[in-house]
Amino acid sequence: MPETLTARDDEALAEQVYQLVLEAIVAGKYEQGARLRERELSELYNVSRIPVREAIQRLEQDGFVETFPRRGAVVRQLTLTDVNELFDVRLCLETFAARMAAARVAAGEPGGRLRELLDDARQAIDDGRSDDVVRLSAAFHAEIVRLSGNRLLIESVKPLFGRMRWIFGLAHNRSNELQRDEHMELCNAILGGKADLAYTLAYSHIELGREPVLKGLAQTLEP
Amino acid sequence: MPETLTARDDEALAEQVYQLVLEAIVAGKYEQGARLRERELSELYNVSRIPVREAIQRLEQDGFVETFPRRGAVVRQLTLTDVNELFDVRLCLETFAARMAAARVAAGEPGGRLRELLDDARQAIDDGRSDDVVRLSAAFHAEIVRLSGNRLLIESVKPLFGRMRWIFGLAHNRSNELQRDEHMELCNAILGGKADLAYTLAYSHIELGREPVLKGLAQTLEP
DNA sequence: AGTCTTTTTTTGGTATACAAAAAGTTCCGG
DNA sequence: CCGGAACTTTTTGTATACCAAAAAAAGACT
Repeated sequence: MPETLTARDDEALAEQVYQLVLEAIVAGKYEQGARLRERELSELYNVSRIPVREAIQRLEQDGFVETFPRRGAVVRQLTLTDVNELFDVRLCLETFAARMAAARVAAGEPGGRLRELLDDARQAIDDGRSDDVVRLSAAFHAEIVRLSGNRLLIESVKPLFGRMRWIFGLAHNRSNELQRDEHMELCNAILGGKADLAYTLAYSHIELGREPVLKGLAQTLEP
Repeated sequence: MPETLTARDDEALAEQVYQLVLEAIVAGKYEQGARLRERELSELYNVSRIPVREAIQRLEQDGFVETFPRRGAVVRQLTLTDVNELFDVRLCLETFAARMAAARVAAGEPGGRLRELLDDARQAIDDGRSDDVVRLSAAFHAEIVRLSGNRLLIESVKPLFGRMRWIFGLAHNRSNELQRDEHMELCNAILGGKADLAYTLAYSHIELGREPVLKGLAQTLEP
């Protein structure tokens, strides 16, 4: 479908290929252990093999594909273990981010786009734009990490967010309303500079998301 | 010095180049913002530019170099902020790993090479093999993460360990004896299946390492 | 000296080629 | 009919040569 031949734009070709393949994977167009052949992709997107190789390398590091020496890359298949691992690591990093973000706000740092994202989400929910709701929810979480001010943390979390998008694409989530309420509380804690509260709220918010996603994925996987 | 021309061994060339350049960076042979030119490296190691590019890409993702579009890669310079960020993220992930490792041991999982690494460290300290001491200390921390059983966590921590090696190379650490004592206690907690104790011990052990490293790096950086 | 212009380097990318390892296929014998 | 052995085709990993365009460096000119 997106047999776009990419010309020289403003971004590196490898980046564009990465985005396109990622989009295809997240959209479920490569299901199960499909092979990603370099020549295939380079012909599909009208680029040479080099950008394709770099894109695949990045896809591997971000956990979307698995490569085997001399056998190339295959699309990973998400397991329940993957989801559990992801939620565990998120619990580590995002709760810390929330605490740090609150502490920094308490120390006078600006609160970023947190409130704004929440307002946008309100609109998106009311308008029924469910894609935007998902996107804004992810952006909210990302913004908290950004507000932590820890660049290494931001780096470390980036691949997790990629995986989250994938997972949430496959396994649907619980009520947008409920989630937004939790986001709202968390936002208030952070902007109020209440570090411990922010930590606790982030923890329960993330943990509450685990079961529904596991159930959703189990359904998508089993039958 | 390592003007080795790499032939086809068992590992991919890109991997070898990555290791060689990383080694050079960690050893301080590229200090400050030195540029890494593709052609330069490909001639130095007698490989084509392709493996060099992939190696540089990985070096960037692991935080050793920074690349700018159309200007290539330069070796990053470590700042005190980098060190603080690293310790913060380590506190997140490694304490969690310690807790999980202990919980898994309590649930009957094997204790891995933890004790063995500790014994080796004892020997290395007694023999005054300080390089080995550092290596074994890193291996101990890595083993704990491995014992957590969370593959995503293992993946997420990998780049941190790379940075740690770099930092510990520049800024020397506190007494090996003290550190080994702490490792011993932590090891006992994990192998004893005491999750909360393992968490606490891991926390204080990591935190105790922060100040000395900061001081050491400040000295290396200032004059 | 300080800016404008020209040259040189260097990156990002293309195309093509090739050895070697997988994967696939055919053929063969039990 | 089925399991392997031998052959063929793909595909990866790498090399080489080349190009456009952006940076960096070097001149040139007030």
